[in-house]
Amino acid sequence: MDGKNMKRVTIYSVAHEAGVSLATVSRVINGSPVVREDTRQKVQAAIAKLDYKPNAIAQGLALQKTTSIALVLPESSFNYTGKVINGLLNVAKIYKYNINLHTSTAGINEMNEIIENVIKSRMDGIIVYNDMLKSEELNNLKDYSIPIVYLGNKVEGESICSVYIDVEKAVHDFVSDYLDRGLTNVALVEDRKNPLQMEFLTKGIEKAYKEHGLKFEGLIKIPAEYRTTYSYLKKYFAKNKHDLVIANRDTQAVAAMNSCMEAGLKVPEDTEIFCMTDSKYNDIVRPRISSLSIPNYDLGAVAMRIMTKMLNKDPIADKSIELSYLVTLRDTTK
Amino acid sequence: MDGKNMKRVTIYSVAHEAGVSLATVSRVINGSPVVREDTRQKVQAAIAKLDYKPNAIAQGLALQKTTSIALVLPESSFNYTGKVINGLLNVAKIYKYNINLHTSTAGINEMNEIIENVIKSRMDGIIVYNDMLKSEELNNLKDYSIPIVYLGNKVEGESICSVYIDVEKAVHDFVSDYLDRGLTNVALVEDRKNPLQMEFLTKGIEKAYKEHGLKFEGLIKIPAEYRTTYSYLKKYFAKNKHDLVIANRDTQAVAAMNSCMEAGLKVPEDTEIFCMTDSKYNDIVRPRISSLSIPNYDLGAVAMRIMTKMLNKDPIADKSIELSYLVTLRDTTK
DNA sequence: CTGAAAGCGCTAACAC
DNA sequence: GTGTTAGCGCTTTCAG
Repeated sequence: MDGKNMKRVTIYSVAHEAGVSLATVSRVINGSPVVREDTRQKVQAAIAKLDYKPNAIAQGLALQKTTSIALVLPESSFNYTGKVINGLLNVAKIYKYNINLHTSTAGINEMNEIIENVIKSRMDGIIVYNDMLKSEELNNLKDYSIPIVYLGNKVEGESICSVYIDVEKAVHDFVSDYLDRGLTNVALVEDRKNPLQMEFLTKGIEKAYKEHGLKFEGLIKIPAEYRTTYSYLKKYFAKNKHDLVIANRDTQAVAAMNSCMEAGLKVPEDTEIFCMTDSKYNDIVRPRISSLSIPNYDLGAVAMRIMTKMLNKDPIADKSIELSYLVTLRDTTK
Repeated sequence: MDGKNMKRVTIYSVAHEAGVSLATVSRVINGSPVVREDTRQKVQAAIAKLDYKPNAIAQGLALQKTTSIALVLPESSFNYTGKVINGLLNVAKIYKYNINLHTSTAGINEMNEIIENVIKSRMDGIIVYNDMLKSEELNNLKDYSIPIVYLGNKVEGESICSVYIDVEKAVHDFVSDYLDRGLTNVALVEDRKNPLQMEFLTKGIEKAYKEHGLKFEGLIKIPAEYRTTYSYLKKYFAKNKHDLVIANRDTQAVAAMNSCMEAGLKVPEDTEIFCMTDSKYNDIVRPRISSLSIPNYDLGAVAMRIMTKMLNKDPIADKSIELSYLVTLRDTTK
C-alpha cells in the first residue's frame, strides 16, 4: 500500500491537511461530542487520505496508561492453560486490552524479575497463573502496588484479587465418597512440579480419611531419579494395587492408567483412576479417564473481567472468586 | 514495599537526587561508556534509593520503537502451537523483546483488523502463525510495510519472511513408500478447519499416485452436518477399509484410530494410521500413533530469530527458511 | 565528561 | 466549537 520511507504521519499532519488544530483532531479520534459535524467530516477525510493511525505509545505516555495487561504463565503449560488464555483473550478483546505474554519457569525469583519488567513497560495490570508457587512465595506478590489477578489459588491483598477453584474440597468430597463405600485403599500420585497443588490435594484427602477415623498413607512418591512418572509407576504397579488412584496432571493419570493395565490390573474393575486436571487427553484416551471438569475458559474470562474492574476502580464485591467445578465420570471409574 | 500514592519517580527525580542532569542519568541507564566512574556510582545509588524504573513507554516514544513484537495465532490452537510459543518466547527473552498475543478466528478480514491494531501499538514486527489462511489471502500480508514473519507456509515479499516445513513433500514421500509396496488404498481424512493445509496434503498425495500411474480417490470428506470427525468416521469405517489412513490433526487421527478399532478393524494389521500433526497425544494414546515429527520449538525460535535480524536490518541470507521434519513410526504403522 | 534544550506524538486544561 | 499550550518521561544532538 504505502512505501517504506514515506514521512511519518502524525496528528499534526492530519491537523494541517484538514486545516484545523491538533486538538480538534484529537477530539475527533477520541469521539468527543463537541466537534461540529462538518469539521469532523473534514478531519475524518484527512485521516483517511493520509492513512493516519494514532500512536498508541504516545497516547500511553500522555494518559499514563497503556491499556495492556501482562499475562504470566508457567512455561510449557499451554496444554492446560489454553482454554484459560482463550477466555482471557476474548474478554480482553471486548475491553480493547492488549495482552502481553510472559512465561515463568522457576520459583519466585524469576517471577519477581518478570514483574519488574512488566512495571517498566507500564502495563496496567498483571494476571498470573501459576500453580507452582509455594504459599509463602505467593505472599510476595502482595507487596506490589500494580493491580494483580492471581489465577488458581486464593490470595488476597491490597491490590490483588484471585480466581480459583477449591481443589482441596473437590478431592475431599470425591475421596469421602469412596471411603463411605468402604474403599479405603486410595493412592495419590505425587506431582513434583506442583508442590502447592500437592499440598492442597494431600490436605483434602487427609481430612476425608480423618473424618472416617482413618489415616491416609497412600501417597506415591516419585523418586527423584525417575525422569517421568510413567517410568516409576510401571514398576510400582507391578507390585501394588489400589482401589483408586488419583493423579494431578493429565499425563500422570494416563501414565497411571497405562502402567496399571500393563501390570495386568483391570481399569476400572481392579483399580479406578481419577485425574484432577481438566484436559482433552482425558477424553481422548481409551478407556476415557474420569476427571474434574474445571471451567478453564471462565477462569480466564472472570480473571480478565475482574481486572478491568480493578483498573476502572469499580467497586469489587469479592476480591477472591471461587468458581465451581464438576466431576465428570468417564470409563476409569465404576 | 512502596505505598500506593508515592510520587512518581522519573529520570528527573533521579537526576535531582544524584545532583546531575537527566542526560547523565540517561547515559547511565543506557550503559554509555563516557560517564565517569564516580558519577555513575552516584547515579546508581540514587536509582537504587528511589527504586527508579525507566519508563519503557517514554523510551519507546523517544526511540520510535517498542522492542515488542506481536504474535498472532489461531484461536484455540494452543494444543499444537504451544511448543512454537515456547521457542518464540525463549529467544524473545534473550533479545529482550516483549510478546503481544493476539488470536484470530475467521479469515483475512479479522487478520487485517488485528494488524491495524498492532500498527497503532507501534509494535516493531509481527509473527503470524496461521494455517487457515488461503493462498490469496496470504498475499494480502505483503502489502504491509511492518516486518512480518509468517509461520507455516512459504511466503515472500518486501518486508515478509517465512519459516515452514514442506508438508506436501512429507506426505508425498510417505505415501510413495506405501504405493511402492503395492498398498494403494490410502485415505486422507478431510480437515475442514484447514483448507490450505488440505490443499498441500492432497497435492502431495496426488503427485505420488500420479508418479505410480494411479489416481488418488481416497479423500474422506466429512459432511457438514457432522459436528466432529469422530461422529462421521464411526459410520464410515463400519463400511470401509483402507490400508492407510492419514489425518491432519491429532484429534482426527485419534478419531480415525478409535473408530477403526470400534469397527473391528485391527490397527495396524488391517489399517494403518498416520497423523500429520506433531502432538503429545500421538504418544499418549494406545496404540501410539505414528506421526510426522515437526520441530515446533525450532519453528518458533527460528521465526523470532529471523525477526530480530529484520529489525536490526541485518542481512538475511534466506527470506524463507524450510525446516526439516522427521517421520516417527509408533504403533499404528507396521 | 556533563548539561541544556529540542523533540518523540498525543491529551487535557484553559482561553477565546 | 476550536485553538494554545503545557506536560507525559525519555533520548540525543550540540555546546561547553
